[in-house]
Amino acid sequence: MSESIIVTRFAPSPTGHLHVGGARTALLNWAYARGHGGKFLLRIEDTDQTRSTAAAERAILDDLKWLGLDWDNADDEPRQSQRLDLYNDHMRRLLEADRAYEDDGAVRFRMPDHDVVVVDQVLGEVRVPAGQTEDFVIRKRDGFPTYHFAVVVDDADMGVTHVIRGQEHLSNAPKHVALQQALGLPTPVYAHIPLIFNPDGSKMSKRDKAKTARAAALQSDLKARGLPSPGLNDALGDFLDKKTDDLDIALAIAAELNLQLPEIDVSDFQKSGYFPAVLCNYLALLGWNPGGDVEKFDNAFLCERFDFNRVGKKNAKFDREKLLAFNGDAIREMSVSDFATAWRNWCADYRRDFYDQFDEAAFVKLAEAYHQRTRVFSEACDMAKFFVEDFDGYDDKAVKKNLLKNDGEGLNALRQFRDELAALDPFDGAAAHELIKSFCERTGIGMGKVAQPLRIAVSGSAVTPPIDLTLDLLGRDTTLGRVDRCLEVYAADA
RNA sequence: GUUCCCAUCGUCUAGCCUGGCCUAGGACACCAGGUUUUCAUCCUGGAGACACGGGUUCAAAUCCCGUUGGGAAUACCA
Repeated sequence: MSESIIVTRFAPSPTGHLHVGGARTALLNWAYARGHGGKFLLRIEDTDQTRSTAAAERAILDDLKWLGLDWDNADDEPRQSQRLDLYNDHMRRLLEADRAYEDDGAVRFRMPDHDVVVVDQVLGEVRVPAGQTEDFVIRKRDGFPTYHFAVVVDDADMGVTHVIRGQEHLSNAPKHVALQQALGLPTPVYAHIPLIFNPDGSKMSKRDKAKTARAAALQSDLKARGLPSPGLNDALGDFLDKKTDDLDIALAIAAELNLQLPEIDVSDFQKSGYFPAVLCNYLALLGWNPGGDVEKFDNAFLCERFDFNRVGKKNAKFDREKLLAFNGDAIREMSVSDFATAWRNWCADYRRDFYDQFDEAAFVKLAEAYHQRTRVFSEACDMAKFFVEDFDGYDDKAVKKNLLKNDGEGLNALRQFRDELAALDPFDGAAAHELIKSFCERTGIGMGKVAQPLRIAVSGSAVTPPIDLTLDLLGRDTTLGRVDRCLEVYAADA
C-alpha cells in the first residue's frame, strides 16, 4: 500500500539562516511523518536566483541536523533550480489549455471563475470567493517558476501527501488548489499552523538584531567613540540613522558593547548554549500541546503524539524567559558530570577561553558550582568569567554592604582570615570548607561575614557559587593574590 | 481598500467540537514567606483571564450574529 504512506516535506529557501519559525515547521513535519511511519523529505527552494546561496543551504541543513531532524532523501535533496524541465512541461499544458497566458514576458495563471475551497486540518474549511484572487505569475521572465507554481508541481512530483506550513500561507492555499485542479494533480492534506511573533507582537526577523543593537548604541557613547574596526565606521552613521540594518554592524556593536542580541535563528540558540532538545520541546509547545497539562517532552514523544486536532489557531509570542527556564530545568535534570561534559563540549566551539583553561576534571568542579544556577551555557560562562580572567572592578554596593559597613567589619574579618587561608594545606574545597567553619566557630564571626568579603575579594561581586568551591577552582595563588589586592585597595577605608 | 484567519491570566495554554463537573486548571514571569554563607536551586502561599454587545437555552468560556482588536495575503520573494 505505498499510496497510503504519509509523506511530508520541509522546503526552505536558502536565502538566510533557519529561524525558529522555520525550525518549528520542519520539526512538526518531521514529527508527523515519523509518528505515522511516513517519509519526511527536504527540498531546496532556490528559485530566487539573486538571493540563494550555497552557504545558506549548508547552514540550514546543519541547523536541522543539530535539532535532531533527519530526512529520507538526504542523499539527493531536490533543488528547484535543477528541475526547470519539469516545470516547463506542466507550464506547457497550462498554456495549451489556455489556463495560463503570457504577460510581459512572464506567464500568468488564469484563476478559475468559481469559488475555491481549501480544507485545512486546523482551521477547517476556508472558502475564497471567485474573482477574489488575481491571476498570478507562475513563470518569471528569467524562466524560473515562482514559488506558487513550483511548490505545487514539486509536492505532487515528490508524492507529498501532507503539507504542514505557517499560517501566512493560508491565503496562498487557494492559488495552490486552483493550480492543482488545473493541472489535474492531487491536493495534499493541508495544515496551517499559527505563526510565531516577538513578545511585542511584531514579526520575528533578523531586523530585531539591528533594532536591539541600534537602541543600545544610541544609549551609549558609541557614536562619539566609534567602532574598533574603522572600516565599519562609515556605515555606522547610516546604521544609527536607520538607513541600513546591516547585520555586520549590529554584530560589531554587540561585541563592542558586550551586548546580547536577541536570538532569532536556530544557530543563535546554539551559540547561546541551549539544548536542541529543549528548543524543539519549546517550539512544539508554541501552538500545540499534548493535553493533560504535559509540557515537558522529547521528540520521540512528539512524534508519537503530534496530531492536527491539538494544534492551536492563534499566533503565539516567543517567550525567551520560558525557554530559558526549560533549558535550566533540563540542566538540573542532568547529572553534574553529564552537565560538565555537555558544557565543556559547547565551550570547545564557543568559549575557547574556558575550554583551554579547564581540563575535564576541572570542568566537573565548575559544573558542580554552576549546576543549580545555569539556564544556558553562555550565561554560565558569563557568571564564571572571573575564574578565567581577572575581573574589572568591585561592585560598589556590595563593597559598602559587606566590606565597609560597621567600621569595616567585613574587611577586618577578611584580614584576620587571610593568613589562615595562606597556611591552608592542601588548598582545596574540602579544606577550605573546614577552615571557614572552624574560623567562624573560634572567632564567633558568622559564616556570611567571612564568605561575603571573600566573594568580593576574589570575584568583585557578592555573588558566586559556594565559597569553598569557588576558592578551590581559583587555587591558592589567585585567591591569595586577589585577597591581598582587595585588602590593599580598601586599606584606607578600614 | 479587498479577501481570509484569529480572540481564555502579562506570556504559552487546558477547557470549547460533544453547553451544566469552571467559584476557569497548568506552565513561564511576577509578588510574599521558608530553606540557604551570597546568588541560585528547592518548598509553601498569593495576585492574575473567558475582548465587548446582542441572541439561543432552564443553563454559555463553550452554540449563533454583530462590534472591536490582532494577524495574513493581495510581489516576475518564498
